[in-house]
Amino acid sequence: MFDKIIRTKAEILKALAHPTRIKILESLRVGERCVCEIIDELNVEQSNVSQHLAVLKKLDIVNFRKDGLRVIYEVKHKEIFEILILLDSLISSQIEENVAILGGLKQKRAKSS
Amino acid sequence: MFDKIIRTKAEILKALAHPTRIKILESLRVGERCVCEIIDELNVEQSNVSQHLAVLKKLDIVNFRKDGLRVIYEVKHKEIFEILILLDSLISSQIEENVAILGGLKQKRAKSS
DNA sequence: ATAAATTATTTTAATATTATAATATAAATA
DNA sequence: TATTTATATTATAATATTAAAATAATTTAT
Repeated sequence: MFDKIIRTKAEILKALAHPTRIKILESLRVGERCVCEIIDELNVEQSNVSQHLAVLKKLDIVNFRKDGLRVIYEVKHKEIFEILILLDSLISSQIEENVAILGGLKQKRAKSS
Repeated sequence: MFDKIIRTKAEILKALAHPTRIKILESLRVGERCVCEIIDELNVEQSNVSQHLAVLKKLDIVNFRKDGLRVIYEVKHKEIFEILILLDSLISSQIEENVAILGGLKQKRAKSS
């Protein structure tokens, strides 16, 4: 039941799941950007940026419009940014946990010495 | 800068980006579950469920504890569920947009006939 | 029309992911 | 101890993703 939706979720997540594509999206957090700006900002090959933008386009994550030679992209839905923010929060929690575990270990060693 | 964090984000997203793993996580939304329950619920091969759980374990997305023969899993951080909810909301928006576009097309055809 | 600038597409080789099948491990029980 | 039950691991073949290179397409300017 709702298998189609689950598959779509997986596809969207897969589209997000690449360092370069995450960098592109974070670069679009402040608003529209042309491909040339993204290329400059990320220091990635033009054709590679284009390929990654194609992945984001295919999943309807970004919009684009042409302005002369330039092509200007933007993120279509705020949820994308919210997901990236949640990931920050998740990673912070994970790091905090590891710090706590490490603290516990140190205490144990101190006691048993 | 912060390249390590971006790569970690990508890895977590990749771990989420599979239909079976999404189903596992949604099955864990109500709380802990043993592997056997997950297998029953999802109708997926045991070894395959185990492999997918290993992916989630590796990225610190789930916790597990043993109880006799059973192994009981749970999702570690609420952010995971929040991400899945945001995906629902995103997909709803996408569908609504397509409906609107379709409506516009229909109106155009009606006028020009 | 030609050239230059910007972006997109295609091809390819390397690498990663996947499901399935077979095997292994570990705990409970007979 | 042998068997059964629940879960994990490993091997493998099929498929997908990736970056890089080459090429194409489109718009502007000369």
